[in-house]
Amino acid sequence: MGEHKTEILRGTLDMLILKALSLNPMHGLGISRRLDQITGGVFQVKPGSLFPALHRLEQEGWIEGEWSGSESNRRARYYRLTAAGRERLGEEQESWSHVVLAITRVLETT
Amino acid sequence: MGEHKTEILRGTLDMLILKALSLNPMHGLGISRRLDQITGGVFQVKPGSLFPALHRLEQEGWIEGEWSGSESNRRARYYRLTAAGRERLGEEQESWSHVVLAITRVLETT
DNA sequence: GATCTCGTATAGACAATCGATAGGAGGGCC
DNA sequence: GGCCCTCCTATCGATTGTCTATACGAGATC
Repeated sequence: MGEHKTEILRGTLDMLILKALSLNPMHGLGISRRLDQITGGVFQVKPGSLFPALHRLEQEGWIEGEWSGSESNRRARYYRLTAAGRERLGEEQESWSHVVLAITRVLETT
Repeated sequence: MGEHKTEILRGTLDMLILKALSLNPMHGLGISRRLDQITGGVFQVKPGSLFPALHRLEQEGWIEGEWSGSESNRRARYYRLTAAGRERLGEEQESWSHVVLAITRVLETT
């Protein structure tokens, strides 16, 4: 039954959130919509994944949240990247490209 | 404690094993050594990850195991890809490239 | 016959995602 | 005012997959 859509999202969600926030401060659902849009629907981050991740990142000091009003005048928590978060993003991107390169090598061996 | 997480990207181990077996039938530790070698040490699959994965894949019918003697004359279980496994590998590769493309798009947005 | 290596196996801890569910609060409509 | 829809955040429980650590049998070497 279960068609696994994007389980490989595991472990990359943090990086994607940090990247999104590196462009503009956003609130949670804004990030979610942004990722969905950019990836053409490949990543549909559900609230049950998104908010725990945001709390995790804030806990680690990589993002900072602030309550404010959304564009549609709702109460929303806007997050922005901290300096540590920007550094972290760089590390994760580097690690990611290493991993992708390694996997690519495996997949290309004949 | 700053630990560099060498954790394999979740969900990719199955694909890597299938790919390795698509080249040659191998026993468990052989697969592990092969991946380590090809990726230059990026993936060091530990027994605690490898064997559960192999059992999982055999259960699903994607690989088939047979007891035999290893090159060093030990008792070893050689696995080979089934037809279903080959098909599965194709699906996983396609899914993987989709995901990588999507993530790349996110990381490249400015 | 002690010890090393090879190869397989499993138990327990742990982290991250998902599905489901919840609720407050603004906006539009009648 | 009363209703419903959407927006936005939140959390619980289950599931999955990885890790660390430990274990054991058996061939190799001496």
